[in-house]
Amino acid sequence: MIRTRFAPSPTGMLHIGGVRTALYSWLYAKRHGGVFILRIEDTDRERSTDEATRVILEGMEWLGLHADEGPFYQSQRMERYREVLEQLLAQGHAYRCYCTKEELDAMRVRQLEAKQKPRYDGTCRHRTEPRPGVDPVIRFKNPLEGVVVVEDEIHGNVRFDNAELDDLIIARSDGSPTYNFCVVVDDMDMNITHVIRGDDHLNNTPRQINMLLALGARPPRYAHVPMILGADGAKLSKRHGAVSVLQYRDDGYLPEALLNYLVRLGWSHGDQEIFTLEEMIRLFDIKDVNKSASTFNPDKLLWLNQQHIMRSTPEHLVKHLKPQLAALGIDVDDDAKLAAVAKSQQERAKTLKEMAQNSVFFFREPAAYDEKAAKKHLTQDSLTPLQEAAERLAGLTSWTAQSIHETIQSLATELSLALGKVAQPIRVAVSGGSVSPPIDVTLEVLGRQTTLERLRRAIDFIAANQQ
RNA sequence: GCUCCCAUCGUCUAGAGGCCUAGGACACAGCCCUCUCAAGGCUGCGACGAGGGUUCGAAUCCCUCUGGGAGCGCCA
Repeated sequence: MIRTRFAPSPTGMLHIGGVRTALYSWLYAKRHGGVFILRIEDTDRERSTDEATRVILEGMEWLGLHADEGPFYQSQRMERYREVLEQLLAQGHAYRCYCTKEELDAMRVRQLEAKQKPRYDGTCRHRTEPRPGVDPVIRFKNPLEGVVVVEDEIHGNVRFDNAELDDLIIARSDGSPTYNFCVVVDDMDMNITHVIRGDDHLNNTPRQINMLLALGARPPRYAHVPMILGADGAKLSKRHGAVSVLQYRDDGYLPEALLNYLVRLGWSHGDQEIFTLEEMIRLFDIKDVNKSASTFNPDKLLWLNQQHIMRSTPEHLVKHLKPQLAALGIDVDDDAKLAAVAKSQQERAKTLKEMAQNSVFFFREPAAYDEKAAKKHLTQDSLTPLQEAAERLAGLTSWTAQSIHETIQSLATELSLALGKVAQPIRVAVSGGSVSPPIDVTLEVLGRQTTLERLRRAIDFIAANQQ
């Protein structure tokens, strides 16, 4: 049974880099009928925040990356870590180190100056007596010789010399366990079979393998996925506008579109660009993931969002459109009308937010006409077409896009006008601007009464402007 | 500095020795379609980092260099 996990730490906002790792882990588990686990790595009580935890939980929920087990919190497993710490100490795989921070800092400076890699020199390895006045940390006794081979699903075999590694701290002087140690204990206890994470962790892996081995556990399979870089080529962070994943929700992105974008960053299936969630699960394989880092491209995400909007059912769009309309102060319960609006707009909106903004006129009379649009289309010349249109539309027996279209079309023909000369004034009259779905569809969705009211108002507007 | 990773259009990628005058997508430009905006169609622009090998033949294999990234915390 395949068991994967996503283990974010709530010290920063969950951003797209994290989401992609989560997605890969989730897809891998789903693809193989395995289990996906969510684990919150909050051992750093200083920097962890409830807000960040909330974003992780809410983000995963919004994306639909549901965990089969968890969320587990490392902060609630302290007892277990202490137990394993004791075990390591008792077995001689770990020792107490009484070197002070000041001594360690000095050592680091010295090594850096000597152009060496900064690392702990093992001073306390053989210390038998405590040092008065110093609360010791606990270090893992890393093997001094030999090599560790990380058999990575993406990078292949990566070899590390134990001589390059030092004895890392696994418990702070206050007794609390550190990240690299907790990860090892958790992955072991939770029977994780595949660790899928960012390749910034590749360097930590040999130490983790050594600890696993010391604990008598069998290391999991590893897959270090390439990172997502900012436009400047550096690791994604706040200064790249690496915003919370929830920002994408608020900006009107469909979760499946974001997932689609992310899955294609570092992975591909021939020339296919658009994937449904089902296709991702069926086609994704960790072995097909690229080795090289990639750069986030907002334009392509936007395009994919539009593609997914176009392919969605109106009903699905309604679910995501409602909050966007609500943000504009429009609370509508008429799902049928909302669906009709979504359907009319889905081919011309890149985001749901944009769709909402462009759909306000369906629910609320425009406060004012767009100045340029009014100047161009609500003119003396359009008075007759508008009046005629109002009259004929008022007399229609059935209010459908087709009958409306025929009415406007024949009106234009009779007046020897291009269709645009009739349609545009009507568009401005009912929507307030020069952009909307096809005029027949727009009027149909708007309804006869509202249409006639707004035509009337536009006619009055032109008349008033004349004087 | 040391260790590790990576290297095809501006960006995401296809390519696993001959199918490559390197394909697709986003973006950009032009044209077509058209009641607006879109969508769609067509065309254009545009890349194998450099140098050595191996081979009849290399984007594909090997080496060196260069460039980029990551790690080297009592952060995760």
